[in-house]
Amino acid sequence: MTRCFRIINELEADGVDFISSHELGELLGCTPSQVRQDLSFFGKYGLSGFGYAVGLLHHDLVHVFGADRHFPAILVGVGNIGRELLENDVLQGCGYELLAAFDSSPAIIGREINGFTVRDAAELEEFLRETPTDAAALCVPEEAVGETAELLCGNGVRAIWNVSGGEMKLPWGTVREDLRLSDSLLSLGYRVKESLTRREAVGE
Amino acid sequence: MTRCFRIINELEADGVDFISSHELGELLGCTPSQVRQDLSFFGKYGLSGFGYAVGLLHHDLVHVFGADRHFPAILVGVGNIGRELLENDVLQGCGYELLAAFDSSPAIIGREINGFTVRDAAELEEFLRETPTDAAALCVPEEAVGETAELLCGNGVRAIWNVSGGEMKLPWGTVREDLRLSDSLLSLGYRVKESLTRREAVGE
DNA sequence: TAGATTGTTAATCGATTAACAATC
DNA sequence: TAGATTGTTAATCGATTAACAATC
Repeated sequence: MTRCFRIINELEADGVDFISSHELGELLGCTPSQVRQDLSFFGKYGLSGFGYAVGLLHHDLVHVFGADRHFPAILVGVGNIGRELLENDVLQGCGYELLAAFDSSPAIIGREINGFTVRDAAELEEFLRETPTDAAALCVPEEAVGETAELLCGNGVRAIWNVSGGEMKLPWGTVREDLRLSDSLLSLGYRVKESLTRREAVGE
Repeated sequence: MTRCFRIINELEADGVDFISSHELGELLGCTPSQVRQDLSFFGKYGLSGFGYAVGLLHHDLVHVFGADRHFPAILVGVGNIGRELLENDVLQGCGYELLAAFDSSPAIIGREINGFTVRDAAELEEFLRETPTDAAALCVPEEAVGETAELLCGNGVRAIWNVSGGEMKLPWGTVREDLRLSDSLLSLGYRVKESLTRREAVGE
């Protein structure tokens, strides 16, 4: 569904007014049936015989996905990935308000990136006590994920986006999302292998 | 399943010899039944009354996921994400053999990162003609994805890992995997919103 | 009106879970 | 033998697809 949201954004930007479930399905790589089923979950945006009103859909989906919500969030770990998120306002574009960025390396503490001055991770706990923070993007090294996540959850953070690849155990009720580069890569490799053996079977 | 593979790797590294479907399910966040069902797809690794032989499982899963395959691969786009992949041998750790890295920015061409000298993207086509390349990691800016993917597929690349967030249309038969930071973030936001409204409903 | 497309209900498919005999 | 846990078959559940009357 997040994919659908992005496509609708692009269509809106391209000035498309109406799109049929058939065309949308083509763009998304799914059946028209599925598109209609999914969209009907959020409400009625279609005009029989014409398709779906892109503007209306865009307007409402922004709200559905909370892209207009400004969840207070922080970023922990300013390595390559953290820097990418900072430089390109990735959090801000997805409905989060970035309050601060932290790192523990003296080499990066104090550096300014896209308007944010990287703060010392030692100040993290104090910061959380003073500033209500809903979400955190975790981009620390794999081995530091566990304790960092614990610190965050222990101080009121209730949603963690783990981009560091490590494992974390969170208290019940915390919302989590893990993004693992290597899982995605392995999955590609698995399918490449399948497709190669299939070609062999066909006799290429 | 890629997740299962990673857990098994960690258990192997920790020196665990046997693990029951119950314990493994706990680590994976799924039922013992599911663990047994999934593992039986690959073969018989269990010992009734004891659990699964971690070493055996590890040995075979490495092969199943092609982590020992050395697919010839290249990296296109050495921004923050590309640099992360280069510096930490991410491709290499997942069964790919990294042949070269390309970028089009003069600021980065020629720089050496972790033993790789970044090459000019203008040489990409020539490189592909001379060097058989199975897979490519695409870390270019969003707007460059389309044409880069086309160039790659037109020159024999049959698996593309798209980490750039843009949209690409690939020829039939190409294996693809898209990793979108913002999709993952939006999904987190959606669930945070749900959990917040649920709390309100309960009356917190 | 004729044509196209929605919204929704019913049918299909696949994936998850439960159950249990076989095994160590 | 008694206890534990697998491998596999059957039951359940959910998600995808098909179908079609209602609507513009």
